[in-house]
Amino acid sequence: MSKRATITDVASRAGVSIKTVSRVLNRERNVREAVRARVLAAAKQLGYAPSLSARGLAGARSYVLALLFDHPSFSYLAEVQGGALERCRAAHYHLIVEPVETGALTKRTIEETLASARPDALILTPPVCDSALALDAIEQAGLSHVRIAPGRNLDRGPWVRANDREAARALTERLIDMGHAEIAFIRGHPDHGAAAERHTGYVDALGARGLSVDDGLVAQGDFSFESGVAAAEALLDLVRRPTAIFAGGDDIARGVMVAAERRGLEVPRDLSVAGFDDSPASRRVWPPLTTVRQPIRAMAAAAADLAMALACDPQTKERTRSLPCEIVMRGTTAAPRG
Amino acid sequence: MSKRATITDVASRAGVSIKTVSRVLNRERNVREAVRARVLAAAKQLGYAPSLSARGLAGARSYVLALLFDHPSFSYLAEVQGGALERCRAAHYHLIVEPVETGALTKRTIEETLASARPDALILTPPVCDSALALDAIEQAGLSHVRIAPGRNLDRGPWVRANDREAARALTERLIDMGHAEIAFIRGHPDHGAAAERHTGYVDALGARGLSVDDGLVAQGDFSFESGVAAAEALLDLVRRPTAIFAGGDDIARGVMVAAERRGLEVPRDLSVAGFDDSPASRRVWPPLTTVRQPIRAMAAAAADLAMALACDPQTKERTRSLPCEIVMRGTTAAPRG
DNA sequence: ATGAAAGCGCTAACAC
DNA sequence: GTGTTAGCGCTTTCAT
Repeated sequence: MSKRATITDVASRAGVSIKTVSRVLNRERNVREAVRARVLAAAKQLGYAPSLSARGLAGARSYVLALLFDHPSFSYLAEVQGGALERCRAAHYHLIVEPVETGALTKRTIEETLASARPDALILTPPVCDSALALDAIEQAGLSHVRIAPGRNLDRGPWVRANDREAARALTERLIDMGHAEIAFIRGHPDHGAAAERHTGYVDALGARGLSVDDGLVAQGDFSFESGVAAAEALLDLVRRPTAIFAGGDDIARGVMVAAERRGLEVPRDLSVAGFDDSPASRRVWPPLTTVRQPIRAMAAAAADLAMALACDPQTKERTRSLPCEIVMRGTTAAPRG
Repeated sequence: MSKRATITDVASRAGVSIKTVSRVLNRERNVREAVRARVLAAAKQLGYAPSLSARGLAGARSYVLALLFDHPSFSYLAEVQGGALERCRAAHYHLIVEPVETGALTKRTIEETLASARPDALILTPPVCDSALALDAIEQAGLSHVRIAPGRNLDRGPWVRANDREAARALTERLIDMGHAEIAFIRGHPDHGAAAERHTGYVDALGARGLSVDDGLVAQGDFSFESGVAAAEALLDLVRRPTAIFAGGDDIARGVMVAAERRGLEVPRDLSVAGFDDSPASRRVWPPLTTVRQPIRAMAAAAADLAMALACDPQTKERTRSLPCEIVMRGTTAAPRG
C-alpha cells in the first residue's frame, strides 16, 4: 500500500517543474527532447500514473466516457462495449457503464446518475438514443453525447450509423441478379429512421437495374413478427405474386417465412426471403435467413472516437459517420423457379 | 451548459457551512434534523450532485469499482456486469469496466490501466482471478479486490463463489433417488478448485445415501469435450457399467453424450448424463442437458457488496461468500431401466 | 452541533 | 522552453 507517486515526485526526480511534467504527459509542444526523455524516464521509474480524479477536477476533461444502455441483448452489449473499450484503451480513457430505464428517464435521473461522474461524453445506444426526453435531459445537463444507430432526430447532435440504405440497395441488387423481377418490400416501423432508409435503398436498386417500382409490392410493417405475417399474406395473395420478399427487419422476415409455410410455399424454392439486422434468431430458423449484419463493434468504436474527439475539441467538424454493413447470404434466397 | 452546482452553492443556499453539507451528504452524525432537512432541500432545488473527481481527490474513497474480465462469453459478461451494477447503483457507486489479457498481465499493466482510475476495489472474474501474477500486481499496486469464483489461492483475499460442493451433492442425490446405484463421476481440471469441490459433493451424496464410493467409477477429465469422450469410453467399457455419469462440467458432459451415442446407448434411456455450469451449449444439445446453474448475477452482486463494504471499512470481517446453485433437471436424466 | 482552514494532485493562465 | 501561482470541489483535522 505504498503511497502512489505524484506529479511532484516525478518533477523533482527529473529536476524540472511540475508544469513541465504536465506538458510531457499531455503531449504539449515546447519541451526539449532531452527534458521530455528525462521526465518520461522518471515517470517510468516511479511507476507514475496521473490521477484521474485530480485531472478531472482541475482540467476541462475527465478522461471518462459513459456508455448508456437499456436492457440490451447480451451480444449487443458485449459488442458495443468491446468496440468502445478498444478505443478508450488506446486513448487512455476509461469507460463507465450505466444502465438506464429509457421510459423512466428524467432530467433528475440523468443528473443523479451522470452529473457526479462528469464523463467527457456519453455514448447512447438504442433505444435510449431515440428518447427525446433523454436528449433534452442530457443537453440540459450540459453533457455532450454521441448516439449509435439513432432512429430519428438525426439533427440533434453527433451519431454513428450503419449505412442501411446502401446495404438494402446491395442486397436488393443481389436478388435482382439472381433473376428476381418481382421483389416485394415490407417496411419497418414508420417512426424509425432506418426503416425509411432501407426502403430507399430498395428503391435505389430497382432504379439502378432498370426495374420499375410497383407500390403495390411495398407493404407497411412495424418490425414485429406479426406485422410480417400479415404483410406477407397480403403480398402472397397478389395476382402477380412476388418471387422474393425483402423484409426491413429479421422479425418481419420470420413472419414472412411462417406465412409462406401456411400457403404451402417452400423457401427458398417458391419464395426467397431476406431480412435485416442479423439477429440471433435469424440463424435459428430453417433455412437460416439471408440478412444484413450491422457493424456494431465498429460503430461503437467510431462512436468512442467521435466522443473523444469532441471532448478535445467541441468544434470538431466530423460529427456523423455511416459505416458499411455486411450482406449475409444464407439459405432463404435462391434464383426463382423456371 | 449551465455551471454545475457545487457544495458551496448548496451551503450558502441552506445557510450553513460546506462542512455541514458534507456531513449531511455522507450521513455523518451530529447534524440537527432541521438543518439536515434544509440542506437536503437546497441540494434538491439546485440539482446538486457531488463531483466524483473532487471526492476522489480529497477523500479516501473514490466511489468507483472496477470490473476486470478477460474475453468472457457474452452472457457471462452481461450477467456479471448486471449484478455488479445493480448494487453499485443502490450505493451511488460507479463501475468502470476494464478488459485485460490475463496472460500479458504485469505490475506495469495494472498500474497503467488502474492506478490512474483509483477504484476503491477491483472485481476479478475468471480467469483473471486465478492468475497469481495478477494478484501479486494488484497487491503491490495497493488495490483491494474481490474475486468471483476463484479456482485457487482461496487464502489470498476476499471472494464470492457458488457452493459447488453442495450443488454436486444435491444433484447426485437426485440421481440416487431416481434409482441409480452405479453413478460415475468425471472430474474437471485438477488445478481448478471447483473441480475438486464438485467431486467432494458427489462423494458426500454417496455417503449420505449409504452407497459405497468406488474409485473405479471416478475418472479424471480437464473440462474439455475431448476429455469427456475419453473418460466416458473408459467408464462405459467397465463390466459393471454405470447407469449414470455425472460430469464435472458441461463440455465434459457433451463428450459423454457423444461417447454414449458411439456405443449405441440412448440417453437417458440407457445412460443418464449430468453436467455442471449450464453453459449455453447445454441447451443446444439433444436431449437438453441436466446440469447445475451458477448464480452468476447474484455472485457479482455479492462481490460488489463486499467490495464496497471493504472500501468503507478494510477491517470488514465477512470476506467470503458461498451462494447456492440451482439444479436444472432437463432431458438427459431418467430412472435406470429395469 | 457546527465552522474555518488546509490540502488532495492536477491543469490553466500567465510570467519569465 | 520552462517555472510560478492559483484554483477545481471536495474531505479532513482541528477549533469552537
